[in-house]
Amino acid sequence: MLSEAVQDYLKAIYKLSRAPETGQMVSTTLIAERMGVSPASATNMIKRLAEMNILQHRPYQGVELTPSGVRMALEIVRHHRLLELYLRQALGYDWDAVDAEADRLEHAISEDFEDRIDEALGFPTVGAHGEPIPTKEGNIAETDYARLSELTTGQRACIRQVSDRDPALLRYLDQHGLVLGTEIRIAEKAPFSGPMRLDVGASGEQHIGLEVAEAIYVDVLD
Amino acid sequence: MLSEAVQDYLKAIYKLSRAPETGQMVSTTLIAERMGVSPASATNMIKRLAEMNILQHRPYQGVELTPSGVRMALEIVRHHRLLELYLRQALGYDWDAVDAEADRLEHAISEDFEDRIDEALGFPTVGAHGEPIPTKEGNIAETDYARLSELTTGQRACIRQVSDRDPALLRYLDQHGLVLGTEIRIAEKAPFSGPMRLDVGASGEQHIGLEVAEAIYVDVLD
DNA sequence: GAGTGAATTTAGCCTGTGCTAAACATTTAG
DNA sequence: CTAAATGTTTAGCACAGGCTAAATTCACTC
Ligand SMILES: [Mn+2]
Ligand SMILES: [Mn+2]
Ligand SMILES: [Mn+2]
Ligand SMILES: [Mn+2]
Repeated sequence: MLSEAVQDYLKAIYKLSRAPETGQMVSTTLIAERMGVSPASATNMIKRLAEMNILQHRPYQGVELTPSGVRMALEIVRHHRLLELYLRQALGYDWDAVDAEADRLEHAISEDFEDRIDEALGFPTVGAHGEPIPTKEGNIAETDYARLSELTTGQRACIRQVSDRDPALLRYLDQHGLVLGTEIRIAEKAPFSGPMRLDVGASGEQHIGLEVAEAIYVDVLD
Repeated sequence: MLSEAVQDYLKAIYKLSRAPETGQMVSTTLIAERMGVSPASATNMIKRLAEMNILQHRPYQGVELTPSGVRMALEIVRHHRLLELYLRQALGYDWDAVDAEADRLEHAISEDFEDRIDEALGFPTVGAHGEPIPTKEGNIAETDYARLSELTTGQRACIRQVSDRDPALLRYLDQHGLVLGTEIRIAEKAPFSGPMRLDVGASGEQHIGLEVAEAIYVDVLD
């Protein structure tokens, strides 16, 4: 069994390696930052993960998960996303509270528990914030969403996924009607990385900053 | 936050201190045995727990939880018993499978989670194996059940609680209709710690050994 | 009351996971 | 093309929680 610390590193490295900003090599600093740990501690763990064949380490260059590392990461991600959805649907958690709880539970549940909540949820393919849920076999749907921040005035879009990194941001989105499935139209996009004015389905007109717009992933409509 | 290891020691010591066999002082060996750990390791942990004022350690004599230690133990016990019941009622776990799962989850859930499953279960007072569930305030109902093994021929009784220590035993009880709430009559009790013959409500006549009879707690009926 | 066997503690070790400070590589700028 | 800045690793340490082997204490018997 992988320790809790190993599992959390693994998940963090997986997510970083999938982020569009970073190349396929993930840097020590980035991992350390994300884990809230000193760079030296990250290096230390990286060497142990490399020893376990969970990733390949090119010193001073970065880190890349091995195929088996990816598989292990997807198992943890599956736990996390199923749990988030279960907390929301079965226990009435708010959008912004599920991540913290799932971050602890993901290490404690059995495969049996995983299967039972999967069934209770009707075998969902998408999590509480719109992320694809990896299958038990280790496959994950590739998504091709645009960031809301990339759209221009007049375009219409449907919200498909939001970043789950910051609970305060999730609360903000909720209050402004920017939830999964909502259709929006860019009423105006200020230049020089300025704010956006949106027509949001039921909630009317909303002004949001760039950082918010970057955390929202959409399907562009026609 | 207490570490997982500390929480598990605490729970084990609490349960041992409440078992009728042991006096109020719990011995190092007993703790080591229950935790599956060497006596030296138990001593080591005991000294740390004493340092934290969770218990009082009289070297070579044993250990007794402080009032605040008892309170902490009851919190973990509450988590465990609510979880067991939730796994059973909400997710369809079998009687004999809930303990292992709850033993890991009990350390991972938040107070919020605790409150939500408590509510989902309708604020139960008794767990999946009949154990009283401590309240959030740290009170626990005193029970005064007889062991089935103590009864004599002709007595009638109602099963109120069973030991959750051994999954195989729980499966055995289930198969023989010896579940919570079942009424039974002692048809015959063989002398010299021999087996018992029982009339069990729906399941007819059953023969059980002493070890089984000691794991069943009952209310004697008039 | 001394001796013996069992229970307990102590001593010394190991692994996992964190830290800081210092050394070392790489990248960037002049 | 060298030098500073930045990123990364190494060295050395700490703490939690395990272990075994050796020492100690207790309880009991003779
Ligand atoms: Mn999440
Ligand atoms: Mn986690
Ligand atoms: Mn239990
Ligand atoms: Mn436990």
